[in-house]
Amino acid sequence: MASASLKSGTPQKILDSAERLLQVRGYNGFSYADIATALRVTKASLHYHFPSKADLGRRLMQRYTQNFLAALTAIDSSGADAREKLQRYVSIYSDVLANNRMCLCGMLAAEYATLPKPIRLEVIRFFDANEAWLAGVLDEGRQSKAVHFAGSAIEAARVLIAGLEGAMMLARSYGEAARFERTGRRLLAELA
Amino acid sequence: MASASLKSGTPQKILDSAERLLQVRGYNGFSYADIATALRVTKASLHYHFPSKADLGRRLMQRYTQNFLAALTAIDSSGADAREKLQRYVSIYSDVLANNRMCLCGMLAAEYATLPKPIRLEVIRFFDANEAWLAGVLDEGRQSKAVHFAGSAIEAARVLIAGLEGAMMLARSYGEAARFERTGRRLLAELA
DNA sequence: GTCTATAGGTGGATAGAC
DNA sequence: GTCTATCCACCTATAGAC
Repeated sequence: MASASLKSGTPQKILDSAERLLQVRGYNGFSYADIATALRVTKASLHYHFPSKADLGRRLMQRYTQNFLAALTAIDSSGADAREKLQRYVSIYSDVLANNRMCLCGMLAAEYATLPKPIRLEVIRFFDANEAWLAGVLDEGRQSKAVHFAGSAIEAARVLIAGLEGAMMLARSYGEAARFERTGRRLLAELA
Repeated sequence: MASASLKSGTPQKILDSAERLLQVRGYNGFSYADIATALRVTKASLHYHFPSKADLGRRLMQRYTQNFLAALTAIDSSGADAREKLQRYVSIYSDVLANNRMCLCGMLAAEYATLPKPIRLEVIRFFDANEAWLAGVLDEGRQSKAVHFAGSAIEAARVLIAGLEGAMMLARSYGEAARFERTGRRLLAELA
């Protein structure tokens, strides 16, 4: 999944910079000044494109979810079987972590209590979409006997998402991406 | 596990208030002013007991880890078998979430990139201790055939911790503690 | 669309009276 | 040990020139 947009107008560059800062430092850990410094423009210029920080955050989330869902659609179109789809899903997380970033939504979930309501809604929308997509893949895999799990697919999907988000946070704190890889493999192995 | 201290001098009250704020809003989401308002004292008074925010955070983490390890020791002394110990371990997380709080260290892990180094070290110390304790219980359970898992105990412990931390973050965002309970049960079931 | 300048508020932190 | 008063840096955000 490419986080950065193909087009690279000023709003896109601002979103790219804000996205990186947010994934590394969190919503309450970066400021317009940080973006301004990175892009060598003034804060006032940023406010022209994104009037408020809440607006910036909301549009950031919208783009992130859009890109994420596009990556999931690409997996669907690949003709991979259910197990391969799950592996590619985990790889999306790996790629984010490889850039020393947290999942944008995992970060925002931690800071949830301090977020403006529009951003909160986008975070929930992201996780709902992830659960639904994963549940579909899991059901498909169960039917083809490629995947095995007890109970409902949506519950199994939630365990996987929770495990991946948690493993990402921990691996990043330890500075050991390999921790995430090992946990990701185990989570997939439990579905074999 | 009781987060609040039995003694309740001023430093303890400050730590109690800061702990709650940090678990709900994160390290970058609360200020000395928030604590001062809650305790109806001035900010200057807080600085007398905890000169800097970094110092406050570090001592908060030290107390949290101490209380957490005491809770683990209590489980060890209870004569419970390995499976019961694991269930009680999950219950510690449930109790924290029941107060609408995140695990203090899960929160700090998300904000890791912005933390003063002394606090970072305490966060790692917490997770190391948790992994070690869990790995011990898992090995004990495997020997008594009460618990089953592939690979090393430390790896299985990491999957469990990641799953619990992630499930906590998500359940709190959705405002549905039941999400955590269901994921917790599934994570334990995978060790049956 | 980007700039300078600035408003109005809050952040962590300190000096010194009581 | 707690207070008043204050410092200075930084925050989000806006007005108005170019």
